[in-house]
Amino acid sequence: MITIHSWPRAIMHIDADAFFASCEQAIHPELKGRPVITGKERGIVAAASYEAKAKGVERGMRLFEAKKVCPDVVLLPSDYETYSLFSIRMFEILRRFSPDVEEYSIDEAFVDLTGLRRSFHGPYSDIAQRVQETVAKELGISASIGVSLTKVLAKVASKHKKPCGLTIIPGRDIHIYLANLPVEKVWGIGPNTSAFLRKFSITTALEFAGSKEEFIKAYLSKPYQEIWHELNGRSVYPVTRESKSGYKSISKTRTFTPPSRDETFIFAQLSKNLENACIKARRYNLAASRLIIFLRGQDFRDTGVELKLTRTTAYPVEIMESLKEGFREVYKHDTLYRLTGVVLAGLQPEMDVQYTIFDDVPGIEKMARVYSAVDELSERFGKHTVQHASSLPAKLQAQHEGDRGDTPVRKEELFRGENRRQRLGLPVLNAKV
DNA sequence: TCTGGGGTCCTAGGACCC
DNA sequence: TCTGGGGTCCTAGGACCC
Repeated sequence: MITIHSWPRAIMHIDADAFFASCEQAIHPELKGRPVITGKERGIVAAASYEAKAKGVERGMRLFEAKKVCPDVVLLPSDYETYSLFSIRMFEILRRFSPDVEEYSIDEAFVDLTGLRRSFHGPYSDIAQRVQETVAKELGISASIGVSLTKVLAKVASKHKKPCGLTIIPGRDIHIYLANLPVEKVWGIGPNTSAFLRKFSITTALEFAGSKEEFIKAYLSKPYQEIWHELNGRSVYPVTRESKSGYKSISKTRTFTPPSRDETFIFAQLSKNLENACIKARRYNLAASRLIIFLRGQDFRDTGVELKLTRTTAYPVEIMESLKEGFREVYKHDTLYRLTGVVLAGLQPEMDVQYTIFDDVPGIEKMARVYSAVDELSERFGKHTVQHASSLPAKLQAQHEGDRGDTPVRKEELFRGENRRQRLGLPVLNAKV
């Protein structure tokens, strides 16, 4: 069932430019004008400043390649905690203009501006410009903004000109912006769907938007029908203020090179994934009722299993047996693997978890005390200060490779008044990497 | 895009229930 | 006992996003 808003809306999409790199430049003014990239901790470019992009650095590039095309690049580890604070500041600014702010990701938001022209004494473009100026002045970063009738069109608009773009797409001009836009660039249409559409000679966003409703309904599922409406200026996606509370799932994966078929090593990776996922779950006071385990072969194909946990929990010891069981099911001796992954799903607030008559309540409470001590030690002395013996082979391997150090502590004059605990307690949005 | 890591939502099909 | 129709819940897998 698709519901279309009955009256026209004005929706703004704001997208910070090269967000991580811009934050670094804002904090370290000496980096302004220089090519900066983040992602040092993972060996690939997570974000590149426009100076770096100008020299050919792209997102996802390996670091050695980035250095090759841009020898004077400044290479930094990603500091999510700090980027999160910039993000929160940006959302606060947006809320001064309208309460209808949807925090879409760490560096993007939608704002419903419908009806605000009067109170701002000017057209939507003026409002957008003021937002842009305020963000630049208070945060020292630039952002690109698009305004149009729907979220999908606002996305098209904000991407139209970057960096520091400001694009308004009124209803009568929609076709101009869609005519030369490849259909796979539309938000929500990926490689698979565009390949399918190509069979029907649909290659541009305009050709897709101009398709007959019967065609769309006959061949495509709900999300694409919605996108089709949105591209035609009929708003179906509301701007939702509710901040997504917590997570629906928490996953941890790790790629290792070279690939391995060593059973002990691979299980150790998985065990470490599980511990990391549980740490994050506990930090958000969540507990999982389902566990998904998957291994990725050299051919990039995943095999996995999903298991129901005997008790809803965020304590690795309680999950270890399931992990072993699942691993036995998935692991094949003759296969080379390049990645392991664990997903905690069926999450619910820890306080809602009910004990059953089979549970060893005193035992669980004891375990809770042990883990809260572990978590505290980890916070003070670093991750994996205390860990499962089964994860040890993974740790030894990491040390052997020359483990990546913790991110250095930064002075954060910008954020005086907030202590570490408060900051850690803040919601961290999905990071764009 | 020869490929890192962390998420969400939708759909089809089976199990199970009146 | 082979025989309707309808609802709900769950799971596997696909597709897409930042």
